[in-house]
Amino acid sequence: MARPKSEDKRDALMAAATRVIAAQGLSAPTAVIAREAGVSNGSLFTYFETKTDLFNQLYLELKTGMAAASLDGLPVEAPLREQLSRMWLNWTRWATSDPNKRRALALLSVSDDIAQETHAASHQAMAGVARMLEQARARGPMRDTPMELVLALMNSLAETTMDFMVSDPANAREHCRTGFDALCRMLGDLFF
Amino acid sequence: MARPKSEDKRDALMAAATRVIAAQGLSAPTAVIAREAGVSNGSLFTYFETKTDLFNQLYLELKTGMAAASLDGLPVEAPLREQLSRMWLNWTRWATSDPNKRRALALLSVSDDIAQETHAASHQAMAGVARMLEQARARGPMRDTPMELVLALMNSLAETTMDFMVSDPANAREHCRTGFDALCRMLGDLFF
Amino acid sequence: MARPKSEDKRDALMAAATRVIAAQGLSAPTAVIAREAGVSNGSLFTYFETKTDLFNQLYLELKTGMAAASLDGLPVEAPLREQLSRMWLNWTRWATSDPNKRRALALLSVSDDIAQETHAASHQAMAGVARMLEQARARGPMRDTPMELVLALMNSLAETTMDFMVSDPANAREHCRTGFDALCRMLGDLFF
Amino acid sequence: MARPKSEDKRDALMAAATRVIAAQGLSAPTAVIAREAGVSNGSLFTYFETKTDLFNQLYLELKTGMAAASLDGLPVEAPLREQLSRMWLNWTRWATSDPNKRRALALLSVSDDIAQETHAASHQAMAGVARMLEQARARGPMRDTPMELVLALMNSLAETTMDFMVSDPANAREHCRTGFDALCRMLGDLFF
DNA sequence: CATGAATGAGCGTTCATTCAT
DNA sequence: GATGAATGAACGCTCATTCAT
Repeated sequence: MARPKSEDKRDALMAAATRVIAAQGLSAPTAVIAREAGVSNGSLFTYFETKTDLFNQLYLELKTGMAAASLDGLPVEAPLREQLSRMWLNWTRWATSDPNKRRALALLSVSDDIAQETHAASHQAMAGVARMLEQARARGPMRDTPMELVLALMNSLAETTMDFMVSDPANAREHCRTGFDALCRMLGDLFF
Repeated sequence: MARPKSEDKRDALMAAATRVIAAQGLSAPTAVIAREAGVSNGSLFTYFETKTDLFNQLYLELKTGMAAASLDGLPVEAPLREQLSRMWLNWTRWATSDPNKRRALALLSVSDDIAQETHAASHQAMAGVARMLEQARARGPMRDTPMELVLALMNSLAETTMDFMVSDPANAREHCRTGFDALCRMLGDLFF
Repeated sequence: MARPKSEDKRDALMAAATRVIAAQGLSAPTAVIAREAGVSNGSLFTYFETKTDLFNQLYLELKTGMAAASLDGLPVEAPLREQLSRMWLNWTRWATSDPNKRRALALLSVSDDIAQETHAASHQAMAGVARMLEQARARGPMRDTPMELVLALMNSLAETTMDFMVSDPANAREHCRTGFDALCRMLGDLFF
Repeated sequence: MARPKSEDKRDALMAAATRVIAAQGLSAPTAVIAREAGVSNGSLFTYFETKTDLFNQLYLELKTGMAAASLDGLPVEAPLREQLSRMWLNWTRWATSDPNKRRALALLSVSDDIAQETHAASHQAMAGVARMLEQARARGPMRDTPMELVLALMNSLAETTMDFMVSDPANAREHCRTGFDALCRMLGDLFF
């Protein structure tokens, strides 16, 4: 009960939900998600109490995955700017390498039924990213701005950048750079 | 013509939709919107062919209103930076003075059933804003970036700023300024 | 009130109803019938109290028209068989010359909302036809069968014949003759 | 497989549909049919994709049942006329023993939403009847008439006969005989 | 009387969730 | 635990009829 038998099925449901939500939006029937996962519609509810529960878990998992990917292989010894650049690259690569994940995440982000606690937990997941950002702005013009806001602003730049990368893949690399430079200027790039 | 279609009723429906969508999301029943507008559920469909049609018209109206508000009373003779500042102030004031409009607009923006043409028309509505932005980046570091992307990046900063202003009204003024400064730096504020 | 202003409009509504019912069936909206008649939807109800009322009046008018057409130009002095033949010709010609009328009549005939009295009145309208039939069977094998049944049997043969004439116009003439001969044999053609 | 789709429930729905359609016509709500079948309104749609689908299946089942009943216990060795007589008896008995079936079938027959393919399949179902009729007319006056037309004419006589039997049960037997004799004469009874 | 907007009951269908197997 | 049929509330939309203009 506490831990259902098959971790595989749970994962299959998560993956299916990602695909289906990306394709059909949040109003996609649970039955479709279950079918896509190769599981009966009833079984979905042994892994997730409600549709909302599924959404919350998925949101958190996607966000956590995104954060982890962003921090992957960071050159901890290198200068901050280089680390930041690598993070940005990781981040946008995560988005473009599986656009479904990104689209699902975007939809879930604005959904009413992501609980407050889930949002809070997702901030936790971004702690690593936040820490980097912290350093980058430390002596710059945003040094007195609440971290939350800085993070949100960066996030919004990243989102927009990724949107353009996904919808115009031919110039993805350029858009990526444009976004990063914009971020750096926003943070006052003379100072890090 | 007997009992002409009342502009009042249409407006009441639009206003009701704004309120109800802000409160309940896009899945709000048309019947609730109609009731909130003081109109029978059937009547909604004499003013809007379908729920989707209502959404599209509402989206456009909100966006147009937002754009118009942003440009209101712009000091055309003043230096560019001042104009930009005023625009930002207008914009964020629009959002905070009626948070329902902003929330409804945010939800509609990501909805699947806003037609391509509606999105196109909404870009038209933002033309005035775009023109200003055009000048601001003209000699700056984003001079070679596609205008669409610049606009989108600005937009995302604005959205995020407004989110914080709405959810933390005590510091709204400060958040507003923070966002504007971030925008200016992004555009390379040495150049305008 | 008793007699509405414009006989023209009433006729236009009847004609429109015939066309629309033929095309869309009895569930066709009254609004469509009104539009097709070039009349406002509200006006329909000044000419007919309810949709059912319209149906009843239309049914009667079509049936009456059909009966009248069947008897048109009958050679009263000629032998019975010739008269019968002419009637059959008239009848089927009526059906094929305006298939909408026939289809509408067919649909109305089986509709639940044709009142008993309307059916009774329609029998009245067929009195002329019935009289002819009366003579034709007088000395034949159906002489003891209730007239109602004989009439109904003839009617059913006519309906079927007309169906085939309408749907296979190339052989209409032949189908017409086939039907007539079948009728004559049924009545015992040796006897008239 | 958990709780397999129950044939019983499907049958109950069919039977309920027959009753309800006979009583209220084709516009009878699916919810009423479901309730009458002792099933939730949603369940109807696990057995039939749409109301139209239900109609098509019901039409076919009724028609098939009617055809089967008509051919039941035919004295294959007896003279043709006797076989025909038995068929007619079977047929009309089917109609009178369950008038709901007949009325539902009559309504469905003229409904727009019986698919072409369904009509085709129903002809298949009548193949046995058609074969008998084939022989009966083989050397008679209708020998050159398209079989389809002959079948339709016979059918129309049968329908009319059954109408009278149902609405005037006291004389049902006599009406039945009247109809049969009429059929025989139409086919040229001297020849079989 | 003509018009067409207003009304609201009603319908087919969907879908999250439950439960019998 | 897995399955998928069962449930029934809910929703978008239609349309006969009414009524303000």
